[in-house]
Amino acid sequence: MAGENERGRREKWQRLGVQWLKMYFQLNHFIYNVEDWPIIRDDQCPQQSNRVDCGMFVLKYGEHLINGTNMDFQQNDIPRFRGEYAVKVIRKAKESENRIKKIQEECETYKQQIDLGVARQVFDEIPNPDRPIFAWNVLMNEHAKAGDPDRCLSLFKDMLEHGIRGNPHTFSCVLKCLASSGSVSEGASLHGYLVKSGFVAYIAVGNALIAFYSKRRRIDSALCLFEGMLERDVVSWNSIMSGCISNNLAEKAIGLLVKMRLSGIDADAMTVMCVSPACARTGFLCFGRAVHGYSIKSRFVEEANVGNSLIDMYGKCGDSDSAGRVFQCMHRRTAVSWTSMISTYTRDGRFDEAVDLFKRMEEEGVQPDAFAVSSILRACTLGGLLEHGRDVHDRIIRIGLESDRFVANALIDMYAKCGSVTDARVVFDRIASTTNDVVTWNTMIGGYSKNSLPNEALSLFGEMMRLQVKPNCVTIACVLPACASLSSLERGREVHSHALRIGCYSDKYVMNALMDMYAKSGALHHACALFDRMEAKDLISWTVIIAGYSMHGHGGQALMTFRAMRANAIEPNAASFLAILRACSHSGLIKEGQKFFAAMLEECKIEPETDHYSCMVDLLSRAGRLTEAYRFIESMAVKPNSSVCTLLLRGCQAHQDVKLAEKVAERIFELEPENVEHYMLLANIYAEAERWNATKKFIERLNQRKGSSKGCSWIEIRGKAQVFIDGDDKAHPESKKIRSLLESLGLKMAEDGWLMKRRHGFVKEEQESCGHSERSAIALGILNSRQRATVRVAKNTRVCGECHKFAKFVSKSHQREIVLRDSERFHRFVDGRCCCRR
DNA sequence: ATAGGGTTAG
Repeated sequence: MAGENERGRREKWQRLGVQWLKMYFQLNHFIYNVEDWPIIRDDQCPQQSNRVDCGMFVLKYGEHLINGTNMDFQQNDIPRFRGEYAVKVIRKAKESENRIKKIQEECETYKQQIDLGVARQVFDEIPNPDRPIFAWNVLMNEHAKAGDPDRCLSLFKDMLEHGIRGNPHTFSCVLKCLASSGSVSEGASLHGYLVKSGFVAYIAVGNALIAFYSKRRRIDSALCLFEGMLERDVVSWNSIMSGCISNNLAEKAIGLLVKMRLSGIDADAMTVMCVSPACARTGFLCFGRAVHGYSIKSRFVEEANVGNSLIDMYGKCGDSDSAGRVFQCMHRRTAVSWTSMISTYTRDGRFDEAVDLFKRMEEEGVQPDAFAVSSILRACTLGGLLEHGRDVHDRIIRIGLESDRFVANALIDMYAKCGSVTDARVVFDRIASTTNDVVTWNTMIGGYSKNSLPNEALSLFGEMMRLQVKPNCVTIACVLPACASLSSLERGREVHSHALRIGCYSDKYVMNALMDMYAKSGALHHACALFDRMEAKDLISWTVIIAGYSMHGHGGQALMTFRAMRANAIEPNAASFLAILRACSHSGLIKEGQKFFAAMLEECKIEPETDHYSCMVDLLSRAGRLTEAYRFIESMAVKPNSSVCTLLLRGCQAHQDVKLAEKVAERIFELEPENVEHYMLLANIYAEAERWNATKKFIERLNQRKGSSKGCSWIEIRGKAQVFIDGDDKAHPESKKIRSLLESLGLKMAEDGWLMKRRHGFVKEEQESCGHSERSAIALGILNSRQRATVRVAKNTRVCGECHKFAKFVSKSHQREIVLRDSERFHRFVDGRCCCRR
């Protein structure tokens, strides 16, 4: 008697528990798929009974909401609710929008009330011995699907503690969770257990193990397991192929597909989805076409996901037209289809088409998700489409996606790269408090660096450290340019030490940025040391080091390095040619410069840009070959800008060719009427030729336009940058000491015969326009450092002739090495001489 | 009744 009672109770619990769980999940499914009602017609998926059940449940629930009918769930309802009737009720429900709204509102409340916790409660109410394994599995699976692998795993542990051993379903699910959380060794020990208990013989378990090892980057173990399988089905092949692809063995994946066909296993739609990324990765377009053809023949293309992966494949193989054709022919397009197509156009530089596509997507009623908006934002970023970007931002706010971290990062990046750092910062501030995503910080810091706001970049980096957000290699690569543009050796060293701590020495972006920073901070030898140690030097590494030599006036070294680069079979690009041409112009290597300039177009098929022309003009002008330089400008394929002409004008000044100077100046004034430097330059030229009337005229024009002079110099004293504004020698707290030092230096210069010849009473004007802030910086450096220590100063404009002479003098009189970085290059003063030959 | 494989982004 008691046994029967016991059995009855068990059955009741089992029924009840199962029913509850079922109801929970189906309701859940319903809530999240209200939009999908018509899809749940069972005549569309006759072989999938669970979807039918679900559809049935939805119907009952819909009826209950609309008509208040009884919600009782009876087994024999199932057949009656299939097919036509289902369609009818759905139509009825769709007829009245108000009612639908009501349903949706109710769903909202249910969404809050019913969650996995409730399911767990129901589950807990079932006494342990009565819990069917099925209930465990379902609950574990739901946790896994909800993206909570840890809960799933802890349930698994509970299960083991209760003495329940699990079945193949259990292990597939657990392995899936272990792939995303937990350690390799846990998975491996489970593997051991599965071998001992014989569960590995189940194909699904073997397949789950393959997926586990692949995701845990143990592709060798996965392959070994795969090879040893007694029985393989199409899922096994698909799993191992996608494992290979995600572990950079795309070629092997293609080989495996061939093997699979040879062993007589038919590909399914998933195979197409697995193997298309392999074609994309290898650029194996014709194989991709074959796969496409196969999927047309087997009608897999009709599945939206297959189409999506084909779009992606064509896009990544560089055939965006074919991608467009696949997109055009699709029966049903999901948000993924639109997103893939948008990214394809973006990759191809067809930004406007990407934007149109996004608009069409919305017109056709496809709600964009986080992926879709991220990819359209990327199109705006690369295309510099700030206004479209703002429109998208509005949409994002309305959809409620702004807090998604991927979306927010893309927004920050878009604003920063389109030149609106303030907008970027607004988005950053909105999310920075809720997330400590490194990418967010990196994007913002990089945005500041790219918009020439190095101080902001550095202070944000400091803030990040203070909040103990862990930086990664990208962070380092984003801050270093800020240090470089400030010539801030100390900050650069600090960041370098972070890089060492994190372990970025194999990251080539970081290495290149470090070398660049050291070169631009005047410590070329550090840059060279890193360069020599670097194993995989790429084009950027070589270019950085060539530019470094060039900046420091080591023309010969630059030439040697350029040759070494080509000997290492690395083809120069426009930037490396610019570096080598600058090296030639800084070191006065005319013949070499002309040779490189010619080689650029003839050998390497690179069209010279304005900067390349500038180097040539500079080279010729400095050498006094002024007519040649003028003819060169005339022959330029691109429109010469004012800075090209200014270089020639400087040449005219140095070689006292007033006539040509007038001709050139005419052109410059047209191009840049606001820049006072040009007027001053011409006035100086007249003064030197003793043409006083003309001089006066230009000084007047100069004074009329004199407005914002923005020159400044800075120096680092004990880790802090001290800034001196041109023409303002009173602002600094130590200005008194500085002035008296400068005065005594001035006297000594005069005594030693170093003072400049007063050039026809005109030097004063030049003094005013320069502002000489670099002198104050040098003086402060001398006052605040130990004897014979190098003084490193940076200036954001070109150093004037007087200050240059001043620095030469100080380097001799105080026996100090002075490194002065101006807007053009580095000047290294040692014992009264400078490396720039000026 | 429950499972194993895929696509879109920084």
